[in-house]
Amino acid sequence: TALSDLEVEFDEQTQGELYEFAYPLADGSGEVVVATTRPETMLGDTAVAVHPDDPRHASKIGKEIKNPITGQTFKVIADAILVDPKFGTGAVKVTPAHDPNDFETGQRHNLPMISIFDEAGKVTAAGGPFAGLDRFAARKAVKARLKELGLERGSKPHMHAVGHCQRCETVVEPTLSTQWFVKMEPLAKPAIEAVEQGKTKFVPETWSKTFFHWMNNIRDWCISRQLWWGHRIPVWYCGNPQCQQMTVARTTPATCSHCGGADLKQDEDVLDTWFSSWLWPFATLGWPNETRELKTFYPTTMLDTGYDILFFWVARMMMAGLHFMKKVPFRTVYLHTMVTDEKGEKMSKVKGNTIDPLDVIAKHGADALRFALAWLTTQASQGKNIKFSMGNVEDARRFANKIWNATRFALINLEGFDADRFADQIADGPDRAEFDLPERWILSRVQRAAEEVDTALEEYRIADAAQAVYHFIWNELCDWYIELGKAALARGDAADKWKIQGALVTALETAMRLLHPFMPFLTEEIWQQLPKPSGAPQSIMITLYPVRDVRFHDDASEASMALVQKVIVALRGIRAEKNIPSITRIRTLLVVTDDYKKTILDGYKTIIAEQGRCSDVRVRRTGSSFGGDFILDQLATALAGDVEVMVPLDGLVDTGAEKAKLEKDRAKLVSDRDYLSKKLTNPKFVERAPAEVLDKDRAKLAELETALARLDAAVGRLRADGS
RNA sequence: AGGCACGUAGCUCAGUGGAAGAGCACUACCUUGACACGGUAGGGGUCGGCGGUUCAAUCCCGCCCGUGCCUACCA
Repeated sequence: TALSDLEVEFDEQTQGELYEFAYPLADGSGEVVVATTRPETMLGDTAVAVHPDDPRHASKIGKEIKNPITGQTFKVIADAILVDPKFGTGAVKVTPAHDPNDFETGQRHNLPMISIFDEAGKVTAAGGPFAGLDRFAARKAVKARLKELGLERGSKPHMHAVGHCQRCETVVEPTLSTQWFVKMEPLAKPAIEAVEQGKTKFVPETWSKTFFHWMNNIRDWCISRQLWWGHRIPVWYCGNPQCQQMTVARTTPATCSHCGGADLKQDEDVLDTWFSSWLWPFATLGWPNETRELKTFYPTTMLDTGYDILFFWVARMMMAGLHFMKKVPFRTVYLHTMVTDEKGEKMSKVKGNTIDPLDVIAKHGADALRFALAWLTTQASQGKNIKFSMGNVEDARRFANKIWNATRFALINLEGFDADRFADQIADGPDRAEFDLPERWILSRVQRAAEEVDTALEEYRIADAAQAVYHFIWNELCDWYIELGKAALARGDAADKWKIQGALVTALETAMRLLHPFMPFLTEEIWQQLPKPSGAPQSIMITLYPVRDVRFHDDASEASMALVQKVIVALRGIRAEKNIPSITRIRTLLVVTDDYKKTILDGYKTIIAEQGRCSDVRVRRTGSSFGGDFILDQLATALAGDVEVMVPLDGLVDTGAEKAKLEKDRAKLVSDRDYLSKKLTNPKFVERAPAEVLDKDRAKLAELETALARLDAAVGRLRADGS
């Protein structure tokens, strides 16, 4: 069958042979040596071309050659377009019937075109003694014959690209034939303009360059195929020898539209499969009828596809849409990356590196597979792809498992929870006076998560959206809120229980809706089990996707919580470093630089004690005396920002080691401080940097100075015993 | 040959003109009533190389090296 250019692949640089042989000049004045990768085509040669300015061949131009095998005669011609004098021997054999370049040369010089291959790839009668041979057998036979004739002049290895059929990988043979083509330039123009005018946008935008490049150099599209099935070409030929005209019609015509004769025969060929595909955006909606569907859904908002069919399908749909519907078929084309195997190689049955999604689903679940792919789906820059690895699916399955367990915690702690009552209570946002810090914090954070996911999806950053939900659920809801809630529930204040339950359910329910597009099955299952106010939809699928609700934003609570978290992390750091067993309760002293921080830390010392496993938490202002309570050189110290976190170790402190650790921390602070202060004393920086950058750096410097003073105090205490 | 991209932690990849982030992997400790498919705390990067612009460059510009993809009829 004939193919379109797009269906011919040249991807493999194949090792070939550049074979040289001599054509003796008919007048016996010498010979001209030509080089070729396809010696068999010499059976159809109708010229030898040389460059007009090449002194080596100047005398041969116009001389006659008799084909030593077929007896055909032809001439040496001069052609500056075809011939590169620097390549090979500087003389090119010209086979107009079997090479696109030679075809054009043939047209320029009015050369005869001799087809030497038939449709089956066998040599025709024009091939003289080799008629009937397969094209590759003919190659060997021709070479053997040339050798016998003493005309072989050598050969060298030659890397070149050989065109193969995209589907069956057969070597494509250029031949002369009559085919139907679509003239593309008039169709390409409106599509180019549509993209230039922003009527259709590519995401990521960089693909428009690739699009323009192809569209501006578009070639006519060969649409006829000699295949056994497909849409038949709607052309009928008149059998009347006086007419012989073509009739083109939508339905089978009874008579020739030119002579009225009834002897019609439809073209045997079928259309390229993409010739129906390019009608897809409107043909599927009832076109050419003006259906309601067509009016409603054309043009559509977004096309989401892999970049490998940008030309085959996307560009052609745009051209067809603009031609038949006078409107672009879609506003946005989102091109995602291609999934390859772990090594980045395209999956193919031949290579045996394909992965069957059903196998992955059977092993890890559909949600895990989907989430893993979403996690990896970044915007498609050229030549990049998703290296698919089972490890990612396993990670996603672990995430799913984590969600199940978090839900289980929630469900076993929801006794007595009244969803309707809670919905009423937060109808206008959380009551700051009534809710405790962890509740205000998580209700604020869940809004931030919704905001982040929503923005990411709006901008087609799929991986960022997936990662934002993941981060919220795992690192905020599970790592912090559930731990805080657990402790609060254990405190057992029955009057406060509903707040914790409500915040937990709200955070989890919102997270499920955020996650639903990425893990549809799990989220539906969990959502069904969560208590909801009466009148809630029947399925998570028909709930509204979360959008941020500013009434829940609580910057003060987020800041307070951040401080509390920092202190807890510092405490845990000390525990880990000093190998303090988790069952051991520790006493803790926090030294702060201002009353604001003192108020916060005093207010939430219960939380700090619970999460840091402390028997006692005391908060002091700098400068106040605390020596009475602690042995100064037996304190392990860590900094939480500029808050000194101290844990008395009652005789267990290795003063030397503690000092070394503090000195190390100090060195880092000093280097940071020096860098900043140097920067801030640079007049050019102060002069030219924007005010907010200056403010930020000055604040940072002040913070560093305070922290450094705190650390110096800690080092000083260790020296108290004179060590 | 022309075009488009990419080179950031051991691996896979985000990211921004104001002294770098995630997941996995790695190290230490921990079976605490959601979860060991787990928890806590860590280690790890002169952001490919060389220049330039800038108060300031991983980010902007130029060149070089390396890699990928697309287009193209190279005898």
